Amino acid sequence: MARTRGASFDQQRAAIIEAAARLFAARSFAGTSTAQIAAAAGVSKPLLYHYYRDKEALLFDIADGYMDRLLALVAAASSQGLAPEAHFRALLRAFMAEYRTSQDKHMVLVQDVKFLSSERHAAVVAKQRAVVDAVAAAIGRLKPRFTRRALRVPLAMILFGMINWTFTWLRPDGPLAYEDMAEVVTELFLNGVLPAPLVQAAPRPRAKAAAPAPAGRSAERRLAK
Amino acid sequence: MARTRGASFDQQRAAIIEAAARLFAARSFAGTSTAQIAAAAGVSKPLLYHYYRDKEALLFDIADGYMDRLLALVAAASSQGLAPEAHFRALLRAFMAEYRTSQDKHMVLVQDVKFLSSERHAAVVAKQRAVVDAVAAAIGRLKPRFTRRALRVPLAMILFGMINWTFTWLRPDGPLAYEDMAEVVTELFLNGVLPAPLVQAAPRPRAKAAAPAPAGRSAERRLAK
DNA sequence: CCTACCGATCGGTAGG
DNA sequence: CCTACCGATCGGTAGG
Repeated sequence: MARTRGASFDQQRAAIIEAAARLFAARSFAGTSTAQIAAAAGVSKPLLYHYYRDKEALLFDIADGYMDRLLALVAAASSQGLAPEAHFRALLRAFMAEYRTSQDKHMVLVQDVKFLSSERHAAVVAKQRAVVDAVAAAIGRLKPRFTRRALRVPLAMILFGMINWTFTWLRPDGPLAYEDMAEVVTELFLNGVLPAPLVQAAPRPRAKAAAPAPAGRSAERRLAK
Repeated sequence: MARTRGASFDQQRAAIIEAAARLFAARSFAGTSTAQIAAAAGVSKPLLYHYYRDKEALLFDIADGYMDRLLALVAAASSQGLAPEAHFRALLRAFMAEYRTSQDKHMVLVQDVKFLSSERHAAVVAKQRAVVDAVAAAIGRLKPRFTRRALRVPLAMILFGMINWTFTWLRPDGPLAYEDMAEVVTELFLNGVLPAPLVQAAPRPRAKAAAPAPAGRSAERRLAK
């Protein structure tokens, strides 16, 4: 049969990207040499430069491609016509499922986008902002009062903090499953945000009574200012 | 008056560490040259090597010193004899107050500890674990059932996610104050964790009724397994 | 405490 | 005369 030049091309390209993501995640973009990437991918350095014009092109391909995956995931969740809370739950499940198999790319995105040229950096940041805005909008639908960006975006960033920080401690083969993390975070966030305005002392049955927060210190009011 | 050699020594050393933390945060440890650090600190490269034996010693001084600050902050909160919830609130206030002025060190700790030698890396990680354990213990006291590490530590990491992720988006001169972040996170976490076992459908008044989570999918049960 | 350097290794590309 | 690659080495710069 005919020589599958295309297949080999794609396979080598995939091997290079995978090796680069792994090495960038472990030693950072600046701490990884192109010779190390080529060796890890099983190709010569000139061949690596045949596929990518320079080291930065590798980084951009990793970061931009990963953002495309996250954007597709956000779009898929939105296209299902779910009710607000079901939509929110679906989003978190989708994110954690993606994170489980994308730890390297996740780390590269967090720590190495700063090495991109300003144009490429701006392109990746724009996609990040689109993902954040989509999640912020989903949060806004959970609770009608969360309509202002000043309130929704910080809550979205707090939510992303909970799940994105997993790259520092959660392991795919560890005792806590990624899908369980999605559920814990979902419940914590919904319980934390839905029942009462933030900070205002909600009536909660507790053994030790805490001093009710003064109304003037309402964080929600501060966020909305 | 006598030449204040000691003062100059400490000042130069502080200038070097500050410059190093700023550059490491911006371009990472591997992407920063010692010449850049020396220039930013206003000293010659040989003088920099008079204070620090190599580049890694700078990194260790930043990371280890910052962990000492966080440990001191945790110890100070514990020494006040506060009730569980007040103790928890005090901890978050103290962390966010520290983070507000330690953005560079915070980023260096997150992204560059991996460049430390294994001994120094282990020393920093041990201090990080001590901080996490202290916060996990404080969470355990909030709710007596959170007594097992399998439950407390993931919740502590979720909490650290919320506040540590701020280094990617929260700015000291931005519209949202760090002290307000502390309050929002405190309320979100307490509301999210205290009232009901995680995941089990709690009776909440909502417009749109969501499907109650099946009992078998209780995240708390999974965490505790 | 500076100028002047070193062994090595960097990212990227030459000839064939 | 293409493409897809290799072994070898380029000019500059890193940490020290």
